[in-house]
Amino acid sequence: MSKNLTKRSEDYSKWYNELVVKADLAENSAVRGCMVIKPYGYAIWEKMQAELDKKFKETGHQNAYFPLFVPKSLFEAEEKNAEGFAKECAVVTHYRLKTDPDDTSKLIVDPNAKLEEELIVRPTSEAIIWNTYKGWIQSYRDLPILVNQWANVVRWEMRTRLFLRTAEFLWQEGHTAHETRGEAIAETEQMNNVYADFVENFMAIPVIKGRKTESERFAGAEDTYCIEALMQDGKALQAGTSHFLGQNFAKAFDVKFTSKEGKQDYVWATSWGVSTRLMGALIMTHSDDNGLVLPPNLAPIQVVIVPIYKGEEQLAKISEVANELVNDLRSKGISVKFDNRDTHRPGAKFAQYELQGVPLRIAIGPKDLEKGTVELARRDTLSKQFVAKDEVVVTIESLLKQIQEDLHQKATQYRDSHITEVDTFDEFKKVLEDKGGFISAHWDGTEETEQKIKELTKATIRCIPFDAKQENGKCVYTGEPSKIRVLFAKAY
RNA sequence: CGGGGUGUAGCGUAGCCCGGUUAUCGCGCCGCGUUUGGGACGCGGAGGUCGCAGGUUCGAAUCCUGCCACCCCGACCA
Repeated sequence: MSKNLTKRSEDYSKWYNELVVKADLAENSAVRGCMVIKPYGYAIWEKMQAELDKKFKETGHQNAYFPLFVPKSLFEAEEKNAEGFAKECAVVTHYRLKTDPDDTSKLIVDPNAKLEEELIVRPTSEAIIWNTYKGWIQSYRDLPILVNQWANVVRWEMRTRLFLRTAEFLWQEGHTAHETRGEAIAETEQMNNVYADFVENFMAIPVIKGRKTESERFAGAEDTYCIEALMQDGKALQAGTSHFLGQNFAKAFDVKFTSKEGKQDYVWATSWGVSTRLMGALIMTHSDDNGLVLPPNLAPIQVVIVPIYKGEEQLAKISEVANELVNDLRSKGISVKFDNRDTHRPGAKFAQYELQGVPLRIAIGPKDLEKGTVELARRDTLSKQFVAKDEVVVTIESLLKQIQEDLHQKATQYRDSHITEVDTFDEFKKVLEDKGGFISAHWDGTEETEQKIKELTKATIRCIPFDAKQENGKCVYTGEPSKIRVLFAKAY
């Protein structure tokens, strides 16, 4: 792996693939565009799941599960949603194979086993879920429905990329039904905030909250809120979305309820989701050329202990100290691994745990036994210090918090220094080319201008930030009047 | 689907233009020994449908034809 690839976007994907594979998180599978998530990578995903799930429950949601297959007739019911996803659907047409009469070692699709109606492998579950909700909702007393599903979905993308855009990916999708428009909008906002809070505080990735323009909006939504992050190569990544669906799906699936006043009305809906793409964000935000850098909150192993020894006798003495430390740290809820493998030398272990992003590493050798110390190394700064044995646990507790904060701060600094205000189109192109990152510029609010800028520069409007500066200005492309700056960027 | 590129051991590769012994080298893997404070060293060893199918030839990794897969760029997308 060549040096400083993180700063060279043209090589970024190579670096990224190498890093991910080397870091033992995932590999491409034999299935086109799909990935095998390895145990270490999956452990990170499980930590993310657990924290998100906790937040969902705290906000009153429950988990449920719906079918993988969506009958085509249901899928096409909400027109815009169907149209938006039609080009990337895997479709089940048959339900049986049989032995090939020309070659008995082979199987062929049994032409007699053709399905009456094709089944779509869900690219998202609005259709199947709203068809189900129809049977659950009659009265305002049945509302709200606040349900989340942990699932896999399939989107047959033309081009795939590990973690960021795989053909199959894992995610959670919340689907809620409400009595009023206002309540649904409040839910949309709430969940966007839940995502922002999780990504910022748990993953240490700074995000910008905002809403999508019409052209970037979820197919079938009235409004899409999002959180946008910035990767180290200057490209933006949509990290999560929360959609206000209005009454679109209720109308498409005829989901009505009787209000307190005895009137019939369509229910109001939201949906929201984050996916394994967040793991891509994690890698591309914090990693360096030595491998992953994991925020302590997400690290499957927070502390690793590496013994340095000659002979079994010395190992035994070091193990005594190490095991005591393991117990002390575990009792504080810190996950720790004592790597006493005799098959690898210390240097190799150091390199391995750096690659895996383990936040803190303790080395204990004969010198430490003499002095009653250990060597403590930080993954994020690569700095080392000697710590007295009886201060180790306290030091580690505070360092883990410190690293979590520092990572967030470092990423925030990078992000903030890559938001550039621009007032002319020449400047726009120059900044995009030379510096990258977000460009804060005025836009006349039309889809044509947005489209034109995309054609000319490949940059899209990532979002209209909720905290965008309100000021009078002129569209960076057409010069038409504008009252607000929006954020442009090249995106993944 | 358009444009470009690549397929040789688990990974990375040389050889191909100009056909000719047993297909090169590094990493990794296995065994023995010495090692262990930043990716150890020595000796020995295992591992190959040269992407697939045809063709040309006395002889094909190498030349020809067809196909397949993957990567990068574009359109699409969380």
